[in-house]
Amino acid sequence: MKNIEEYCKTNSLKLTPVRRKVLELLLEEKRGLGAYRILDLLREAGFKSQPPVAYRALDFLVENGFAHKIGSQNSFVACTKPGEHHSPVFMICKKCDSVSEGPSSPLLPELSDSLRDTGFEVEQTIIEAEGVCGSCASN
Amino acid sequence: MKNIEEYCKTNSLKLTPVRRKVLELLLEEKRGLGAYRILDLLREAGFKSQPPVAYRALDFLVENGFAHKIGSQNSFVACTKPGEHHSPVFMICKKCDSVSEGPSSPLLPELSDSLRDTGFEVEQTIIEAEGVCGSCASN
DNA sequence: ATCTCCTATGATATAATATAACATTACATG
DNA sequence: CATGTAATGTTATATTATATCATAGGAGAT
Repeated sequence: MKNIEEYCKTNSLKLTPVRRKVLELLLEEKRGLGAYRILDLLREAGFKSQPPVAYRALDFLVENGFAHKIGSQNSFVACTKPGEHHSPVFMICKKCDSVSEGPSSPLLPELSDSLRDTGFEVEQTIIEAEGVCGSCASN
Repeated sequence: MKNIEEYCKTNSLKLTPVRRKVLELLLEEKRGLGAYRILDLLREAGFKSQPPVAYRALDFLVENGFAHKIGSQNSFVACTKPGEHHSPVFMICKKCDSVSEGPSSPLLPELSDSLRDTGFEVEQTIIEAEGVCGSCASN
């Protein structure tokens, strides 16, 4: 969080109260959070927010690399590498729904190369791996 | 399409008229189609369908590997390798919205291995690569 | 053949996700 | 303090998806 404040200051991004709160909510939760769940939590925290508020905050966080959207479940997670535009790899546990961001694969450049051979110029990739997390596997 | 009929016969899957039509619609379109677009097209084709019809047909197609869902755009595309459960790689053009399924990467096993080192057992991966397709790049 | 069961479809309603559009506020900068 | 831009407030509505219950249709058993 400190890092993020720094980063915002450096890049003159405004980490307003709602944005900050949404990010905190995402950081506290290891599953992905849906926009309306976030909205509820904002309200519990005293914000009198309507849907666009949540979506705007999420847009800000995603655009600036503080969060990611998980397409397969329409949910959002905090980013473990804030401020760097990167190509994330998500591990989504189908037992407990936890979403964790894996080590951004060193194989991605090769993947981009092989797709380029088909004529497609890759700008960003998102990998969603579905499976069972360590904690669930051992229980 | 012939392949698919064969495959259904062999595996006693019922390629009913709606399911068949939805698959044909997906095959004809190189962009992803949303469920409600599909619904419109079904209606144009004379089906008197309600939303659940489209979703059921899509569920059938996805479950049996005849189609994929593109999480990042809530849309559906026909599968180029029907009947095989595999880990697709999609190339999504941000200019023309075309979605094509790339060569399922030979790097995937290595990715799974590296994730397994973190304790996560991968069952399936979906890669969505965003960029510019060959045809748009040359125009 | 007809009964039975299972699968698929029909139909209505509603839930969940997301954005359009316009009004208001806040705040940095000249 | 005037002014412009970015952020938030607010209402309405669009888009995507599913729950639920009713009806039909076809494969296999008797």
